[in-house]
Amino acid sequence: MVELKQDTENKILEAAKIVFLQKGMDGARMQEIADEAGINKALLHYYFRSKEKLFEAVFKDVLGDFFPKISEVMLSDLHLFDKIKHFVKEYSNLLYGKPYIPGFIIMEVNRNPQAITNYFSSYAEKIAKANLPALAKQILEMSKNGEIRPVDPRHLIMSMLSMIVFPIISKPIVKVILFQNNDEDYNQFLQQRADYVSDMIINSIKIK
Amino acid sequence: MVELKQDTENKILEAAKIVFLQKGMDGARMQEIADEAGINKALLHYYFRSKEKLFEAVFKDVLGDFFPKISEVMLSDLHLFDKIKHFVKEYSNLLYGKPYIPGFIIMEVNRNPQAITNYFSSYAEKIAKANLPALAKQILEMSKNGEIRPVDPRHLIMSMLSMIVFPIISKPIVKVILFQNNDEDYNQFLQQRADYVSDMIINSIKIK
DNA sequence: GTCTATACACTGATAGAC
DNA sequence: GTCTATCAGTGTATAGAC
Repeated sequence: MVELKQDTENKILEAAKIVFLQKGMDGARMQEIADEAGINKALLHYYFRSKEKLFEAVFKDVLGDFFPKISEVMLSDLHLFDKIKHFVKEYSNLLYGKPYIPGFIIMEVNRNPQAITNYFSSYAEKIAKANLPALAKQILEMSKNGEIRPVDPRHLIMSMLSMIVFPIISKPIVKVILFQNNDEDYNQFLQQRADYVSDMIINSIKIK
Repeated sequence: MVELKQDTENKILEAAKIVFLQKGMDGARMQEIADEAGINKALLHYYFRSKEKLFEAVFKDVLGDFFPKISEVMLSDLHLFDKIKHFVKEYSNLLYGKPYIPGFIIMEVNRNPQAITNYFSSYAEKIAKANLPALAKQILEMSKNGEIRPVDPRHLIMSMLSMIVFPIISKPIVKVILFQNNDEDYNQFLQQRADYVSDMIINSIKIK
């Protein structure tokens, strides 16, 4: 094989992502990652010293795809209702395309809660000092104008995240309980859900 | 040790529960379970033939604590709003006491989605034939009376579950992102949340 | 950079004494 | 029923040839 270093490294990372996302850190096997990448086990250690390091690289990569989006929309100068609609729509679509990722993150963070603190301390600071106050201000003004009932911005964000993410990570369970394990029905349900969630959240704060 | 068979078996189950809940099937070690139970590794295999069998026993046990509650409240003859309040309150309290369980279930179901189908096929049938129609009927009547806007009962259930469960399983992440990793703030937030969720869901369907 | 071969540690499981 | 000792298998990691 006449591969450039960069290419092999990426090939490994992609393979590792596939295996780690499905099996998790503990369940994944270096052999399986090597097979998936079409290379040898020893090469994994040549590029990433250990399984732990390889996992770390994958984890950071995965996280980077998802969390910045949370604050992105929140900082825009859209009308609050449009912010909500936009965020729900964007995030839903993002997740429907990569449904295995939220469960993976939750699983791994639960396994090692310490790690998350390190990865996100700077990011959390940004949200605390920019996003939350901006959102709080917007909410306060609207409630003064009698357009909405006042609401804690953290509850608002938590509600949106909950209603978007939970149906994805709980799919195998809820699909059985509420949809007799019918995959098509469940996917259709998910597709309706983005609009339903936007309406629900807006309705809950709107003064009619 | 002069222990009765029953006692040792329960001691093992409790120890296994502790370890499996924290580490998951793949991360758990038989040695650690034995230590936790204060007995020897060989005894684990004497009582439960294999790690897989032991895990299965723990998993079924854990599931049994949580899912029957979902349909219980739904079948009562309470007013819809009271049903919602009651369910949210009960389920929240249940989860706050055992916060590690939802994440565990989701992790393991993701690892082996096939298993869940077997465990819950009969239960899912019951919900499909009794709970959902009953709830749908109640919603239909109230919307005819002009009390609420019509809503798909599955969306309603999904919303409640999402808003209750997600803040628990995502705690390590959200606590860092929105609460600067302050545990006390987060717990306080969770305690307010049950009332917030009830109000929000009711407000979203109520016609004022 | 990439491979084969292998070292080394760990883990689930069993055998056998008490 | 409970223990100690041990086996067999598997997994991460390294050595060394090309």
